[in-house]
Amino acid sequence: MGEAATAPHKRRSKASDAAPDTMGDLVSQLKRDRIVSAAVDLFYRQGYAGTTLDEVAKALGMTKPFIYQFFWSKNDLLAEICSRAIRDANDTLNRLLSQQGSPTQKLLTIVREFTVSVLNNQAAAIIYNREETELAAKDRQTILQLRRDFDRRIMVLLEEGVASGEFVIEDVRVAAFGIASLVGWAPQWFRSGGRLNKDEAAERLAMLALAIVDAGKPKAMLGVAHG
Amino acid sequence: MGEAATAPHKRRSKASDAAPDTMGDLVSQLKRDRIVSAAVDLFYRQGYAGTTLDEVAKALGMTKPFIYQFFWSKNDLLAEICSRAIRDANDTLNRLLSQQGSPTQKLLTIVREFTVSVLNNQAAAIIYNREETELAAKDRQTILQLRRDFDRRIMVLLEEGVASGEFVIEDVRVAAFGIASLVGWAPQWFRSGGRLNKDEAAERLAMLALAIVDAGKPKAMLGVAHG
DNA sequence: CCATCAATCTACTAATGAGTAGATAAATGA
DNA sequence: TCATTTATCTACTCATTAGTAGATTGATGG
Repeated sequence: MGEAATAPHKRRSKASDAAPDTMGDLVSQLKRDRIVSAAVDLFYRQGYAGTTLDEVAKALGMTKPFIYQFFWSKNDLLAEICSRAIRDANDTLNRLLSQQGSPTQKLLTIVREFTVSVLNNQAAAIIYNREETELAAKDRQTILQLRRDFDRRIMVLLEEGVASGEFVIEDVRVAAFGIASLVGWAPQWFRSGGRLNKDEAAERLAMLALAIVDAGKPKAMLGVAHG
Repeated sequence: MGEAATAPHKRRSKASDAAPDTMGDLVSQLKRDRIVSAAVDLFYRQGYAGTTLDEVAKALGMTKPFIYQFFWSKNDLLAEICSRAIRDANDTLNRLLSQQGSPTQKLLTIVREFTVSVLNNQAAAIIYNREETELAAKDRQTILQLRRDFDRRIMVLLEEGVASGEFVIEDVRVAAFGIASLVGWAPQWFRSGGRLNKDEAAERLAMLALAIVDAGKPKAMLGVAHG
């Protein structure tokens, strides 16, 4: 095996995520993006197995071999879709981790921004959840790891808040899963064009997360209803 | 096309869910159940598209035509799996709706029992979520309806609690989705044989649901940590 | 034992769709 | 205008697998 024998047809341009610096690379990148975008749309609506590469190509006004100029296989295309979404989530997480603030502030920020990130990649997120089993073990591991990281970081944050007295939590582990549920399930109910936009939805979920750690609504402690 | 032309091979026994009254029907039912059970296991691990009927048959020590004696098609088998899980959830919901009690009590019961129901059908629930697109439109509609019912009933319940002053909720709709998230996401993290059993997990989630409607932990209002 | 009927198996078909080889068109440059 | 290279298409192959026809086994009753 070693390195690849027959490249996506024949192409010596940069790999998927390398920054393009020549004109040709830019064009290639654009084409790749459009393929991915069409595939996301179709895989989302019809499922991975239920979509043929001929359909994807047709949606682009092209034919199948066009796709093979950019991807090794149908599976490679799926992996690209999933890993883009994951990369995005990963970036978001890294960015948020470097921030300062109280556990409450951090929790709010994480839930808000992660929800928006998930909703921005709604279709890809749903595709990933569905087609996880289709992915090669390596890709699966990477992604599973990210999810574990997320849960774990939330747990650490919750411990912190409990230690500082900001949070009151009976079962930190389940509370963390609960918060992850809010974010992870959001694509199931959120519809763009609905009552709430993404930021608003994220804000509401952040409030629910606060409730879960028993840190919100200090006024309620006095028995005074608000709203 | 009117009624079916070629029945599952040739068989005049009862349909899937009819109560069996003859010996033969009982045996048929048992065989059906074992096919479904093997299929759930394999579809869960490998996905629907990634599993051949030959594999399912092999898992039973049988061969493919055996399956066709009980199911019209691979798709029919998938529909049976999903609709069993849904029927179960439906029964649970109906049972719970007939109960009496305060909004708080009702909410607790619904979250507890629904979580257990979902966890009992964990594999099937995950299969359904994944393979929704593979199902015929009719089956999809039925199931979507059940999910909407669930959300809606939770919403009604929350309104009730707000009216009675038991709950303090800023956005009832999102609160309902949040509670549905807790239940719907449970299969993603719950592992049998882990720290918690199903009942315990359900209980913890019920507590989180209470927190979301701001009805739990009255002791915390005095600033006294418990546990 | 034999006849009958159902249950199950062996061995096919037919269709689908991923992936590719080689032809063709289009761009680039002299 | 032609030569060369790159991008895309046409038209295949090949593997897989849902679904089936017909043979075979095994049970049941005479």
